[in-house]
Amino acid sequence: MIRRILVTSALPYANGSIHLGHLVETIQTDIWVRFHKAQGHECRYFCADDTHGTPIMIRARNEGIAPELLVARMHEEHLADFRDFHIGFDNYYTTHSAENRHFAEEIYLNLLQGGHIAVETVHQAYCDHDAMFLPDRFIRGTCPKCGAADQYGDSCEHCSATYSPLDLKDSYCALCREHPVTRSSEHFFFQLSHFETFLKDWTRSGALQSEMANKLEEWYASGLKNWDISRDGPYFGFEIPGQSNKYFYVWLDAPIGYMASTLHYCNQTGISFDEYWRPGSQAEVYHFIGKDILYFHTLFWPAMLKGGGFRTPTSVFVHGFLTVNGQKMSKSRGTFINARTYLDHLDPEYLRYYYACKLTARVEDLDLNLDDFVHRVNADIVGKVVNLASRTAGFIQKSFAGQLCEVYPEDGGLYASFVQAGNEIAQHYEEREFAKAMRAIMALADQANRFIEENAPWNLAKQGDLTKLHQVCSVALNLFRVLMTYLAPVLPQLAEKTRHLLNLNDLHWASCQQPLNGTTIQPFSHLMARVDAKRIEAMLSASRPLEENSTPQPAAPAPVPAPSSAESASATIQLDQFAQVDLRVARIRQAELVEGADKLLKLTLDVGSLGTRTVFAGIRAAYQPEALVGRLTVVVANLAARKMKFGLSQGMVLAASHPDATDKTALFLLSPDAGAEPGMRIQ
RNA sequence: GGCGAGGUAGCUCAGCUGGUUAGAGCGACGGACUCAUAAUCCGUAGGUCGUGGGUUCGAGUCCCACUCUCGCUACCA
Repeated sequence: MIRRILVTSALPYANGSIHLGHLVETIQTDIWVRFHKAQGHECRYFCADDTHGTPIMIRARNEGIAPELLVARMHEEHLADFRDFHIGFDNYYTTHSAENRHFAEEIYLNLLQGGHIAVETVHQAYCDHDAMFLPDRFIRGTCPKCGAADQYGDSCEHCSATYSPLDLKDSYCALCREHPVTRSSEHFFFQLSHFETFLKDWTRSGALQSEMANKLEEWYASGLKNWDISRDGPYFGFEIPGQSNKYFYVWLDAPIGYMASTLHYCNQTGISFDEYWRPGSQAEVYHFIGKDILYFHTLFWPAMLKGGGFRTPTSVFVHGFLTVNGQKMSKSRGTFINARTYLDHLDPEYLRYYYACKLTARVEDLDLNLDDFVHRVNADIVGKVVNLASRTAGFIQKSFAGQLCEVYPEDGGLYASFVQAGNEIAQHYEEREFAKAMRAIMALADQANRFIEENAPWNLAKQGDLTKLHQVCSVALNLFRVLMTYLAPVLPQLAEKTRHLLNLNDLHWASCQQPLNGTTIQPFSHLMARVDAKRIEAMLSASRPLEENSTPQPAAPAPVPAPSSAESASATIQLDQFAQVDLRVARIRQAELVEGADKLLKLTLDVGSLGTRTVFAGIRAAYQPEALVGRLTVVVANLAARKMKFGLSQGMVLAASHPDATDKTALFLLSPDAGAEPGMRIQ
């Protein structure tokens, strides 16, 4: 029976790049989807970017572009990253879409009509200067408990006290540094508690792993709280129908993106949306998520769907976090690795295989041990599996014009046992026990290699026993084909190369029930290169922040151009790329010589609303410190801070210089025309 | 502080409802082979299963205490 299956992985937030942590989930999901497709089921994989909310709005504002533009750019980036990891979405959409607005409104209006929306007055910090309510993260101030300065609005990193932003002492807006005022506003609350009975039933229906069901019991025990689903403008999101200047909170419309992505796909392909999402749907709906967003997907989301007039998910599959070399991903250790950085150095299938080797159905953290990674991938994929083809295809090519035996030879029941093992392996895939599936497949690969060893085709070739040689190599390649059929969900690229090598139409699961007889194969070419451990180090190095990468160089942040002999313009960039550079007018408050540095001056800059910055600039040869005090110049305000021997440099001032830099004193600091004020944006 | 997960060979992990000398893969070491991307095959070494108690004829496997690690959480979704 063909199953109709809809699968999602969590929507990545459009504020950041895809990293190896995201990929645990997308690779897990993708393997599961590819497996089901190979089984002949009607399985579709939908995802999207999560695009709304204050962080996106602020970032777009900082970059000086419309949020729509930012979101579109990130969409392209995310899509390219996933594509290059062979993530086979049927559709990758966006929550900033007409479809998503439609469903958000539909669900909201149904909830409203059902009496599940309450209005409450909320008191919140408001910034007059930025004309907006401030989320906790955008308020900073002094901790009311321990007095630590510069703490976030909700909790103190120093003494880990929690409090309301309104309790913060000397609070200020993280954007403009002005003191916020308290304002009240009406917010809309989703009455989650109305759905408690329904949710408890749903939890017990087998939709969740047992450990997650236990977690929910905790939440039920402490009582379900109503959920604030509205935000006051300005806010990047969808306006709430029938209200003015009120928007849906980003987490309201984020999971609805699963439906929007489905509809967008259905509209293009003529498939019925309702058969997936409306009540009475016979389809299976699965969400893969990380344990950090359990609450949204197992309480709010099913309740929203229920009250909004839709069906609820069949299951939510939760996975743990990624650690690298046993520790949390860390920027300074270079283990916070972006998808693109990985791709710049390594083959995505290495990671897909390694993750598959470590993934189980349980909610456990997955450790990417980089030494183990190298050994595992090289030993299993290259040494065992690919090697099967590599050591026998040559004989078939040389001695038999590339043709396999017309009649499948006697192999002692090996082929039959490989086909038989497929049932157990399929079971493991189905249950998301990928580690067990990989172990089972590699045990078969060991058997196949032993078969070759015992029959020593190289001896048969020497002895001129062509019949036996033909048989042994035909068996080996047939076994290889079965293994690659089983590995295809994990290694789609290698599977594709195998399909080409063996002249196959597909590598569907059932297609290897019968061995290949009389097939002509393509000349063998390398299927996969070994992992080069040096590339790992290069990747870690590229992931480390700049200041940890290089030895301290006094002139580092100074405007010294790279003296290239061939002077030519740099590569063309787009406006939005330029807009990423936050240039500001700054007034030099102090300028001092730096002890022990003969090229540097230490500048103290007033950057208006951005506060005071310390910048080390390599301009001592051209300027006396006292000549600089009081003058205006231009600073790159969002350049990553750089730790130097002499202190932290928090930006970079701009100056012109000759390309050949022969005359060290030929440095010319930029200045705005009269009338400019510190903090002004330059664009 | 609360909750959860976990501590099994150098590394990554299996060990179901307690039962023969505790397993696999990788790595190390020794050998074989040479078809193959220094791959493969055979063999060896190596663990008092975090610590201490207890239940039992018998515990890595159950109970208690302790300890270490990791994650989540602390009125927040």
